[in-house]
Amino acid sequence: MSDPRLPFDPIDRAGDLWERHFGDATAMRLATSVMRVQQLMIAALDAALKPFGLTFSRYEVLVLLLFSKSGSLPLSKIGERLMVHPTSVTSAIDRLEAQGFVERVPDEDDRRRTLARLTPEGRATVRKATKAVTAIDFAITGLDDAQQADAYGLLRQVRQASGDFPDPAPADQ
Amino acid sequence: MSDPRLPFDPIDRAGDLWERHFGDATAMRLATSVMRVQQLMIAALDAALKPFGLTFSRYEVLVLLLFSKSGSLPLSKIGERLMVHPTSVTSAIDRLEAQGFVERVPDEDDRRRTLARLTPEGRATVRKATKAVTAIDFAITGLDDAQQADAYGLLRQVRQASGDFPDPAPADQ
DNA sequence: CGAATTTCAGCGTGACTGAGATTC
DNA sequence: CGAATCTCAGTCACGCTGAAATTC
Repeated sequence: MSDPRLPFDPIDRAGDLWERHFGDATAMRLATSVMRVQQLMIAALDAALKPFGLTFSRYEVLVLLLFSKSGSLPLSKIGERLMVHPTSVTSAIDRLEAQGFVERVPDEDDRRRTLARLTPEGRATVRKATKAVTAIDFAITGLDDAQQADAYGLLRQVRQASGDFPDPAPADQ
Repeated sequence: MSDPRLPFDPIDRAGDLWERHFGDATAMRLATSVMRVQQLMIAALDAALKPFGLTFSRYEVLVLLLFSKSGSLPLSKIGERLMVHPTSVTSAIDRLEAQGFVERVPDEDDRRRTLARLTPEGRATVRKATKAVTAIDFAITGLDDAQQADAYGLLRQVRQASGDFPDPAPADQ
């Protein structure tokens, strides 16, 4: 397969062709870039987390638990915060439990619920994994802090306009 | 499931917690936002393309073929341009062929190759699908044209620093 | 010969639907 | 009672590895 890269930027090229055939390509270029950058970031993050037996999704679960006071959260809360499907939480916790990073504990306050609780090994692993993730700066390269903040703000506007979160301005849909 | 959304922005919240526990969260906020926006965009695009039996990945293949002079390209070239794995191209073309949107044609010039060629039905479908995709502005909302161009430029810097394409030289062919 | 192209089998991951059991 | 929570079974898509066949 040697080097799959092209001698030009395929997104720029696709944008030019799009303009020639269909007209303005501004949104198309941005949309394609978001897809591509996500792909690059996930690959870099998953590679950095592989030595710990984690994917980025499962790493996010461990971080969320680490941030909670008791080191435990109901699965439903994990799903809300991470914005993932309930059955995906179940399977992520299945894997983390099989790895010994979390354990399931019945919730005494609401017995419909199950808590996922960080084990000592899970706590140690998420700390080490975090060092690996911060070492590659979350797979963000090529932007200084101000530019990163700019990009964050712009993407936040997209999320807000998509109804991803309420409040800060009266944004409904 | 009622409304799974929270009364606050989960990314802002995660960023605050990250800062409290680990320090600077600038890259973390941006990385998480890219993931989330990609997820929102893919959902909106796939929904817009569903009436045509297409996913966004397969739609991209059809657009690429539409842009080519003969309406046909070797699978390897499709993989290069779309930056996807060879086996993923095979399976995408499998599906598009089963739908009658493309057909496989032997390449007479290099018999290792197989060309994917747009059928008349594929050509008509990609044009209709493009109307649907542009109607939702590629799932980009909340940004004006200048902001979209800014965001594109910032993400392009990330791609460049990741080695996604060579040199900032003007595209040639 | 090495290299490129495509295909296939198989694995891992994740998103989802639909259903059921339990509990509030 | 309806609603919430979790789990399970099953489907689908997708990205990858490794291997094979063919052709350059």
